[in-house]
Amino acid sequence: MFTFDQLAGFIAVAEELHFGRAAERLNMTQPPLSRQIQRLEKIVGAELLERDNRKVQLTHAGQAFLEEARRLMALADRAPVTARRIASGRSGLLRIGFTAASGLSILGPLLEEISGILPDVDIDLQELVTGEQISGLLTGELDLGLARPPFNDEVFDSHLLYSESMMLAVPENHPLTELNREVRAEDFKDEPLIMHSPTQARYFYDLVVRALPISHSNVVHTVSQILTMVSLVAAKRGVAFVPHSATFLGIQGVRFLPLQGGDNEAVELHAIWNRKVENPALARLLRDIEFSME
Amino acid sequence: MFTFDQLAGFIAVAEELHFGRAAERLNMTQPPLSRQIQRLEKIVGAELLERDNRKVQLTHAGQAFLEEARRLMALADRAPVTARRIASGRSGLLRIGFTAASGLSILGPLLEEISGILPDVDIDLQELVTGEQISGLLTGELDLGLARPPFNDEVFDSHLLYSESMMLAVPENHPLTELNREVRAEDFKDEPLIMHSPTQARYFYDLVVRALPISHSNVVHTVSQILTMVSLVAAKRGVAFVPHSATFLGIQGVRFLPLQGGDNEAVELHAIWNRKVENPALARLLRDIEFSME
DNA sequence: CGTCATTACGGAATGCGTAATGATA
DNA sequence: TATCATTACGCATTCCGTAATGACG
Repeated sequence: MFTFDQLAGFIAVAEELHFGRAAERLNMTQPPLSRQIQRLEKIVGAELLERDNRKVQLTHAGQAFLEEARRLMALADRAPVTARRIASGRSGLLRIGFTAASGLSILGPLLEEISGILPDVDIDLQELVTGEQISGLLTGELDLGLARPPFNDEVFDSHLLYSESMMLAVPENHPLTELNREVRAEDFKDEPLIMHSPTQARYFYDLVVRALPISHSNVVHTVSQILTMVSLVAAKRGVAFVPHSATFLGIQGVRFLPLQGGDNEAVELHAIWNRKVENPALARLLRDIEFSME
Repeated sequence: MFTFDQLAGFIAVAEELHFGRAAERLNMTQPPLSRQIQRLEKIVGAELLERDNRKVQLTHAGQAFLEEARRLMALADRAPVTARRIASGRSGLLRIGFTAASGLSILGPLLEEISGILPDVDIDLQELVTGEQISGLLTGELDLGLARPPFNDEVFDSHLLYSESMMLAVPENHPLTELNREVRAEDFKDEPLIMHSPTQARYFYDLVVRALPISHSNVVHTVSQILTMVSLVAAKRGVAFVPHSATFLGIQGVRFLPLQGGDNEAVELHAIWNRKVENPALARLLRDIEFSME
């Protein structure tokens, strides 16, 4: 295989069409340059330069090889730069998981802040429930998650992004909308309930069950996505407990009522990541970001 | 700058994720491979492999650099092949000039034969009068011409492609079309004549003047292109002497009549090229072609 | 103590620069 | 004879392989 020095030598001679000047440009003497070209031609297996003792000229093969040589040199020059950019986290790919609800509120401002810090980093977004994010972070398929507790603090580092209160979602024109005060447990004891899945949306399920006296006989649906919940409420299938950010969904026919004791901002959203940070882009992000979105 | 050996070493290690096996694959021992990678990393300016004494793993920068390294190796492998193909004339570019009349007859079959011999050669076609072809061949802007004599035999080599007879082009319904015999000089002594330019189409001009008694007072137009001539005949501006292949033009309103003594096939078309053949594709063509198109 | 990457060291090969040669106008 | 590419030769550097070292399970 030829060497980059040989390529550089050939390019210089091809451009100068003069061994002496080319050698000068390369800060060397003619003889080694002459030998470089000879070796290169032998390796390539074709005459690249036609040299009459008076003038130097590119052959057709030499013209074609010159293009390839320039491409090679350009690629070789750029490759380390790319690698260093990625190593420093200024380039690369950041894969972020987020829950449907966080997509409505925090995701936009967060992405804006990230792209300010890492302008050349490609960002891969996936809507995933917390459990899927956790396993993605463990296998390395994900770099950062926007998810809800609980998660293993030994494996994951995290930052609380915000807390919000739970609301009661009811159909428009439902009697409870006339209440004009916080909804109490006895107010919905006879209402059909749309509940969270205790497995798929364990966080919400536990939160609701812990905070409110739920009659399980009233549960008419068990779902895992907040969007599904609100849609079912709009279809008048029952009432549901949702985080405040569900109000951003903008679904028609649903009203959101405050819950008594619901203003304790119990619903948390965290940015979480594997403590063993492997992606330099994530390392740089964590170094520079202020988790200060309102 | 790094070397191709370093790149090959890095690719092998990145694929095997094991210095020992990679070294084996490269027919060398581990220590120099280890040093190659170290040097490469130093040159690149980023850690490419994370090596724990138990396992080897690519860093993100390493993954990106691996792609670049593969591209470089592939390009470097292909470049000499391309150069050799062009040197042997199996690839490259062949620039051919042709006269308008030859475009109607010989050009098609000739191109078919050429592309059979040089399937990977790009062919550049330009319609040019003989004089333009000659200068193109001299400056190297053209590799091969399809042109008419005379040309300098010391500079150009040539091959007679075919001879054809001259015809008299007359407008439809012209009295001469009733003749039903070869046209003689006295038949057109009073006809308006469309003649060739003595400078731009010297070959035809000389040929006609030498063979036929022309009354220059009858000349109403002097043009250089056969297509122009035939168009003027169709417009009933006069009669003209054209080579037989002009019948292929398919212009409406023109009849072609045989000339007395015109069947001596005096109009020649030659393939001509500079004796100093520089284009390998032309060299290969001349080696393999049978100039045997009917 | 076995595995596997890295450092230590001696020898061969590569490749530079200086000097000589050759070829051409 | 001047110019310019090429060959000749001596020396420094590079880079391999073998051997020794070091770290980790």
